[in-house]
Amino acid sequence: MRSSPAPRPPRRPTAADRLRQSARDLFYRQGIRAVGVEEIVQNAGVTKPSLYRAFASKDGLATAFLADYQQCFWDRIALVRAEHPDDARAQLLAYFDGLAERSAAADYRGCALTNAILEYPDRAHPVRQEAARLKHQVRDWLVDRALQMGATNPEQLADGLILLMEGAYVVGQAFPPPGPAAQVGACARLLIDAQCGPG
Amino acid sequence: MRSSPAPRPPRRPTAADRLRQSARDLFYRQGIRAVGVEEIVQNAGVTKPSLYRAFASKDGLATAFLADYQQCFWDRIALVRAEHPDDARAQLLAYFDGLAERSAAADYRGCALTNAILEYPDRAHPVRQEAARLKHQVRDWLVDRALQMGATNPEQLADGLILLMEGAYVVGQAFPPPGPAAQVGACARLLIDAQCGPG
DNA sequence: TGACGATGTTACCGATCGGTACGTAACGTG
DNA sequence: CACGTTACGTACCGATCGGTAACATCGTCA
Repeated sequence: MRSSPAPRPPRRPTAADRLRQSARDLFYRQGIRAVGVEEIVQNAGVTKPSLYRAFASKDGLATAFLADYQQCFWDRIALVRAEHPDDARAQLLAYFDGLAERSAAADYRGCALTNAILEYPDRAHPVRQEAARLKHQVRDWLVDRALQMGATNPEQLADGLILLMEGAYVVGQAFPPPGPAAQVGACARLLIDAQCGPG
Repeated sequence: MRSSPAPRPPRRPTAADRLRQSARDLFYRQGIRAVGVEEIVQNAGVTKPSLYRAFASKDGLATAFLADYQQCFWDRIALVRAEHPDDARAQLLAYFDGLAERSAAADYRGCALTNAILEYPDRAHPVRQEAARLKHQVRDWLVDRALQMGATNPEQLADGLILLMEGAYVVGQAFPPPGPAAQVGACARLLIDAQCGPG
């Protein structure tokens, strides 16, 4: 007899999945350039050829890492959206307040996309292009939120919020907590209220 | 007869100076990790032993580069200070408006200090420590300007301005101009006026 | 002239980088 | 059992990394 009716017995995750998880840990904490493929495969418990069977190159793994990472951002957005349905202002402020809290963590490393863009100044680099692509999606979402709030100039408001977001990502790493990043929520309120009136 | 009364005929700059200039060019444009010492010495027209006679290591040259770079920031500050003596608000806004303009350059690479901090996540790294030290001096200056303007909460205003500055540094690289960085002046006005009243 | 400090030249070090050729164990299917 | 497929490991590649040893050359000043 079979101990479980499930057709899939608990199997070891595939080498590709283990590598993605390992890349998540190492790339985020130390940066992409700073981590060698040897360290990645050891941390994943696999070997180098397995990496190059699942991904075209280290850059390929890095772009996959960026996509995985950004999914966490959208998961966070889905959360604040569920907490404040039909209230764009509350959604935004919940995100910014949460960002202020997270940026106070001792090992905070900001946004992996932002970090990757600074690590790869060459605009033609595939890792950089993927990061820029994902960042533009964030701006589109912010413009949409600004529209929902009836902003005087939605794009201008979105741009201001982007400055605060990116500033918090960077400053959270540069200054010991509580640093300037703690003010990101208060500043966001100011920008929003200036264009939409207080909620 | 002598063609010039100057006691110093035009001499070739020292190897150290040429190396600092070469580091300025290459480190700023491509990042510190991305540039090898071989490229630096070739670009400087000197040889590797000359580098290691003038600097203890690549990290030593990198910290010298950060100090050189930051001097340009203070030169800029001296300029806006001379243009608007005894007017802290005008000084700040002149800097932020200039930042918005500079960040629109096609090859804009933001602030070398910020970039270095993201390149070296290890807080104990000497390059990172130097960058953080210089960044704190900027915050001290902003707090002083906020005090001059009679801000309700000078540290809070300084932190808000830092978020905008750092955001512009990063976003200027991430988005093609005119990107969100173009709004940094308008946002700074908003933050300042919220604490000090319109000028 | 002779000593000196700064620089250039050449050759080299060990370590690490990203990437690959090649062999093998486990598996399902005829 | 024989077979093809899939997944994986051992061992290695050439290139580049930051850094150094040993010696030659130059201009300057006493």
